[in-house]
Amino acid sequence: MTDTQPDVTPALSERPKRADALRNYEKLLVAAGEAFAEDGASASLEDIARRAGVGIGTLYRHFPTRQHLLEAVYIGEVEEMARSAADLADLPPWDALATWLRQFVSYAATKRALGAELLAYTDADADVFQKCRTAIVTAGDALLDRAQEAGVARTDTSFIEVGRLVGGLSAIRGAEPGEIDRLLDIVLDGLRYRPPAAD
Amino acid sequence: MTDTQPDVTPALSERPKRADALRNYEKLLVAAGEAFAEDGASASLEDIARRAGVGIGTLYRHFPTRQHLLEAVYIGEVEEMARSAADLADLPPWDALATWLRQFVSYAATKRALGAELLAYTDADADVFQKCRTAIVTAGDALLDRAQEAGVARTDTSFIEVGRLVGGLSAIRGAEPGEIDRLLDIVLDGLRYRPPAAD
DNA sequence: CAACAAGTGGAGGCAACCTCCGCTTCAACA
DNA sequence: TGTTGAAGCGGAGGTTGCCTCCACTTGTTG
Repeated sequence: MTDTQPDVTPALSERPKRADALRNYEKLLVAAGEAFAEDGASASLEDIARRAGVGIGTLYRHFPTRQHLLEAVYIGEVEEMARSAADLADLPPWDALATWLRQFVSYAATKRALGAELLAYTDADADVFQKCRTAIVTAGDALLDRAQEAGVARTDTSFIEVGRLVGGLSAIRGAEPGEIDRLLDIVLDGLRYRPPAAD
Repeated sequence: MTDTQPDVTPALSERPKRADALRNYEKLLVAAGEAFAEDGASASLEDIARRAGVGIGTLYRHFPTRQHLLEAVYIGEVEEMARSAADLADLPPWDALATWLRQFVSYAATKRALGAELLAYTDADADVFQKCRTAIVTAGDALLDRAQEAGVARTDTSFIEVGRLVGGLSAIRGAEPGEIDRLLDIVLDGLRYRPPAAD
């Protein structure tokens, strides 16, 4: 990344200031991550508080709504993905894009409950959520742009759209091993540039 | 209604036999259809019973779980789609497939809460649900097979997979008008047969 | 170490889920 | 047509999860 942009995370996550508050915040984040992974996005908040060893009131102090908690967990994932996109800068444009999308799908598939909602909501009202989405889109856009400029990807689409397509894949549950990969192949095939010819 | 096997639905919906029970069953189905369309798949069951003008116990008698109720509502939609597939038999293979997939997406998008889950669950434990899925897959398979045999669709995939891909599209919320169409274009492009060449 | 702001936790109100069971209604058969 | 058993009905109430509120505790700062 550029040096003007110090880090991938400008002000995504706003942590509490007091030491004990921070501690609880982290504990909640970990507990929520586990609970969401296990039980899906509708995991019981009281259970999460219990796992974290804090009172339910503390949970609500840090995360006024379920959305907020989901968002906070997303942020971790998003930072991971954005970092990963930067690492692929060495690969040829198409490979970088394809590789990253593959990572994206398999990664999101693990945390399916979370990944599914991420790119599916356009009308997300939460601001942090928007920023979070923007971060991923920016990272993906860079890869797509590079591929488009290199003439290996079709130019009549944007990463926002591609992201949705791929995000949908990650929502698929109980797929056979390799199935998602093949579906992604289809999408990638549709996305690859093809010279206009008689069809 | 007739005692002979009348239509596309062999034994999909098992209705209650007593007249009053049947009446309530239908009322619940209508109310649930409305409620799910308005509030999504997590609409309150007690509200549905209230809308239908029956007690909550009656709802549970007919539909032991939310899944069951969702399924029963699906069945109506599925029958519609299957019928529609048959009507496209006159069109050229590719057009029939493309048209039907387009219908599928736009139709499912209306009832997004329902459509999203339909093709996403592979590990659906409910048996009726399975059958329901089979009905759609059978209809879609016929269209895809025809296109494959005519040499206009790639042959290394099955409708199960395509259905998932397209089903994912219908889960997208808040898309701009025409956006879903373009995404479907990409999928269709990837699905269309292309002679193997230097790549 | 004092004082106060920041943070904590859980009791309690509310709503949805679901079960259970006494009452009602249908329809089958004499 | 009347009787009767089974099928169906409905809602009270137990359980659980959501969220608010506020009296108490604890970290921080001067």
